[in-house]
Amino acid sequence: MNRSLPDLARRERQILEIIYSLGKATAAEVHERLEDSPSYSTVRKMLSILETKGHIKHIEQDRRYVYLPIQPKSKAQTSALRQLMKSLFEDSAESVVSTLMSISAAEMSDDDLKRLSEIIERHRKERR
Amino acid sequence: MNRSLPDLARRERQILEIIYSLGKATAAEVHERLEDSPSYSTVRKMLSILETKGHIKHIEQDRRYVYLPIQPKSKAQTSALRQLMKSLFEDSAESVVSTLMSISAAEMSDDDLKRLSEIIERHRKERR
DNA sequence: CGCCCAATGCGAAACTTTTCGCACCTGGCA
DNA sequence: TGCCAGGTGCGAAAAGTTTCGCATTGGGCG
Repeated sequence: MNRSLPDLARRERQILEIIYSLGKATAAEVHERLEDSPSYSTVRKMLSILETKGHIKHIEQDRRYVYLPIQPKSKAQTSALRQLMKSLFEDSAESVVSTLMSISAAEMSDDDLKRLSEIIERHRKERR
Repeated sequence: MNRSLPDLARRERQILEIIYSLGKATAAEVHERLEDSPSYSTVRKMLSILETKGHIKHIEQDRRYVYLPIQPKSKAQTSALRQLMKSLFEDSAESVVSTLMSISAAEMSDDDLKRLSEIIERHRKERR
C-alpha cells in the first residue's frame, strides 16, 4: 500500500508524524505526545493497525516494542513537500521560500540565512 | 472550528486542496479533478459538509454555487508549512531548502534560482 | 404555459477509523 | 513458587466519513 503521509486518516497521520519526528518510538512515547490523548490502549491499537497497513514496523527492545517508519524519512520528506507545493504553492519553489522566510527568518541568525543562500548558490554552480 | 488542512479527513482534505489550488471551484470542477472519482452527488455532499464545518463558503454565480476557502490561502500556507517542518524537518529551514532544491532545482532556470537567493538575501539585509 | 435540463438538499446505508476494556503473558521479587 | 507491574493482542462498540439516490427547485425555450 504505502500511501504517503497526507493520505492517511487523521490519527494515523498524527501518530506516524510523531514516529518520524522522534525517529523511533514506543507506544508510551507516542501516547505522551499525542494531543487530546486517547487511552494508551487506543494508541497501541493504532500502532498495530499502522503496522498491518505497512507504514511502520517494530523491533523488540528491553522487552517492549519500538516502532520505526518503513518509508525512509528522506522519501517521506520529498513526497510530503511535493504534495504541499502542489496543493498550496502552485508548484512554485519561490513561493515556498517566501513563506518559509516569513515563518523562520526572525528566529534565524545571519549565519543560518547565509547557509541557506549557499545551498542555493551551490545548485546554481553545479549545473553549469 | 477551523482545523488546518492536515487535520481534515481524507476526502475533505483532497477537496479543500483542489479548491485552494484553483482559488475557487464549482462542484463540477472539483468532481473532475478528484481522483478515483466518486459520484457528482457525493462531491456535492462533501462540499456541503465542508461548508457546515466552516472550511469553505459559497457564492452563487450564473445560477450555480462557487465554493471558496474561508481561511485565506496565505494562512493555510503558513500553517501547513509550519506543521510540515515540525513533523518531518526537525523545524529546520535549512533542511526544507535542501529538500526543495533536490525536488525543484533541475527544473529551474538560473534566474529562478537567483531569485530564490535574493529572497533570502533581502531578509538578511532587512534585519540589520 | 408547461416541460426539460441542470442545479441543489438531504436522509440513510455502507464503510472506515477510532476507541476501549479485558484477557493474556512474562520477568523480577518477596 | 506465586504475585505484581507493565507489557501485548484483539474483538467489538462507537464515532466519524463517504457514498449515493431520489426529491425538489427554477430558468429557458417550444
